[in-house]
Amino acid sequence: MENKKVTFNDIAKYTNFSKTTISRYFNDPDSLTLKNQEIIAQALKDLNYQENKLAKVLANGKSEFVGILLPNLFLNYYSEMLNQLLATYETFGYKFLVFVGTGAEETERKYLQELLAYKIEGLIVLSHTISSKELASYNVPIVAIEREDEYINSINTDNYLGAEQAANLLIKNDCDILIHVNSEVPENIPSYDRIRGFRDTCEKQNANYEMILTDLGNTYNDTKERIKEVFYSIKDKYPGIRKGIFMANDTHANILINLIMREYGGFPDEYRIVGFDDSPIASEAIIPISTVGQQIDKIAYEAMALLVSLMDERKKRKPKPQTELIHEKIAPVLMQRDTTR
Amino acid sequence: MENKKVTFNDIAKYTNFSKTTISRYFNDPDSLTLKNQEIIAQALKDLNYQENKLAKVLANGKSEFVGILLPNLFLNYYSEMLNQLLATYETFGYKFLVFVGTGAEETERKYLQELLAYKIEGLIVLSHTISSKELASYNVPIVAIEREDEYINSINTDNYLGAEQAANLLIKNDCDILIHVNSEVPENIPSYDRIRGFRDTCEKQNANYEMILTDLGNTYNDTKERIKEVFYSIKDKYPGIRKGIFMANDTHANILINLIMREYGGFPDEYRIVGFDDSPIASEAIIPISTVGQQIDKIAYEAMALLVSLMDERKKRKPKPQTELIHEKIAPVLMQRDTTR
DNA sequence: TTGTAAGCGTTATCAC
DNA sequence: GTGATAACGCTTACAA
Repeated sequence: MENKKVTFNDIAKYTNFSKTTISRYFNDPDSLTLKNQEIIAQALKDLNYQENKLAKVLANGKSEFVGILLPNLFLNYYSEMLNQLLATYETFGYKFLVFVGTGAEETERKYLQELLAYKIEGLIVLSHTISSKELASYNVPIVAIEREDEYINSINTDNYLGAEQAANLLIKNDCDILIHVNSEVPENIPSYDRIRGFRDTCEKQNANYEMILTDLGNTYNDTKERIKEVFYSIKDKYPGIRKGIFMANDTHANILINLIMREYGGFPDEYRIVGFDDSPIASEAIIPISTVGQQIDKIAYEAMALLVSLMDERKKRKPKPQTELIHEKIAPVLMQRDTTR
Repeated sequence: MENKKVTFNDIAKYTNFSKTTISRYFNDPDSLTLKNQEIIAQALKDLNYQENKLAKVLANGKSEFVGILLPNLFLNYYSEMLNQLLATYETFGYKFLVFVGTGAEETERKYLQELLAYKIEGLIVLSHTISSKELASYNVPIVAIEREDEYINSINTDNYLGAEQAANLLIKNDCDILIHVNSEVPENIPSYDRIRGFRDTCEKQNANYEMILTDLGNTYNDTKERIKEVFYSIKDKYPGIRKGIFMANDTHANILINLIMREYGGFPDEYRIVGFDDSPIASEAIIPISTVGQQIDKIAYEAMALLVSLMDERKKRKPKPQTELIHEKIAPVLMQRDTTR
């Protein structure tokens, strides 16, 4: 019954105004007399009007859509980032069209086409499948987060600083040997700075250190096995001295701690551990884990703020093309918990 | 330079066809000769055409949008559900417009209006702020997941069966006393069946049991404190006998296990624990947790399948109004790990 | 197999 | 302050 949609036309007839006036009621109400505003407001209720933003978009070209391309959602980092991104709706008003990649390049390109077909005004990419060079070619404002970003803007955690903080904390804990366990991260992605930062700091502080950069597997159980091997090799190699271990993330740190707890029936003074991310597992682990906390809320906000400024520029009559890429870094926050003193 | 958008009109002129023919090329290519298809395909490339689905939607009324309303994303259950929902794009082709609620009714109603303004064809609700009665009044196909669903369709885990499985597993483990720890869940939401199922099973099997239904706090630390109290009261009340404890979810189970490990320096034979959800914490905990696994992938798929059938019905010339609500239940899968034998 | 022309529900431009 | 009228880019009868 109430299924026929009410349009500006219906309202215009009902109120004896023109479509134009109805449109103005929404976009510039003050240009109408107060009385007429009320008349229209009443008509809207009487007819149970439901606005149609798609028609609006077609007419004025502003979709208020932002696309989000994610690699997955089972890593807490991505789901929390999505959460914070979506939360910016309250401040910026942009609606989000979100796709989760499969890792297959063709598939993600298809997603990108869908996004473009829906006239997104901007794009946030966390997925790393499509090169920044190709992304840049689509000629839509883009901000990348924690991925290769040579040809596009980006907001990232200051990974270098984070690694520095971790190394310094371990040094302050009087560790005799500092160890960083990570996979073989490519040099062109932001998190490679965790490796650089750790190494540089150890060198600068003249600390004994070892880098264990090796394949850590792709599934949880796989990773567990790899880390188990790493653990026993460390245990054998450095018996009796204090080992400060900087793990690549909290999940890895948690696995290591479980191994230690089971081996020693407790957490011996001989170990100090720092993770990365401050994901829930860090606080929910049996021994709450010291970690380099990423400020995901801040990253998400800054990414959207930057994107919004780029999108706004495009709406100007004479938009200045972006001349220089922006790569912003957000400082991490060191969380000292029970795996360090 | 390449900024002026190419439309069907441009292609029509370029190829000396009419707009209609171009449209047909996309929607019913076989109605064109092969040769002409090729001509148009070439023109598309030459002009670098970029389709505009918004215009399409305005013309044919099918937005291919589905709205998703979530309460939050920090609970793994919701982010994983979102993940699986988004993954159905590959099978159903619907795009998702997602909003994360704040718990504030007015705010969520505003989100709903946005969704309707973008002409979503259907809605998936996990958020529980707005009553199903109100939701039903918006006259758009809706499927609810794990929330109050009196007036709308829903797909839920078979919570009753899950609780039954948990209770039976504990009984098979020769527990002397069965305990269910949960908060005071309202009776009209699906997860109340975890309480009913547990109690009924204990009664039927003539097992000793106790229900501990109490406020378990809203923050992690709060919950930790509450569960600590519960743990010590259980420990005091049932010394020396085997306690089978069914926790409301894996996070709660993990907290309890950490408390036990710290109290006893290990996991004594005197305890058996079962969680609910099969969230990552269950497998990542120091003792992998036995749990009632929710089949989130299946739930998401079934929810979309149901929604799609409803949306399809609406597109028919003479749509039958839905006469009877559908409430489907998905069987959970018992995961036996190290907190039971 | 292809074309004409009238929509879809807004906004934008120009008058009055 | 308010109104005509032409876009916006596509689909869909109805013709041919």
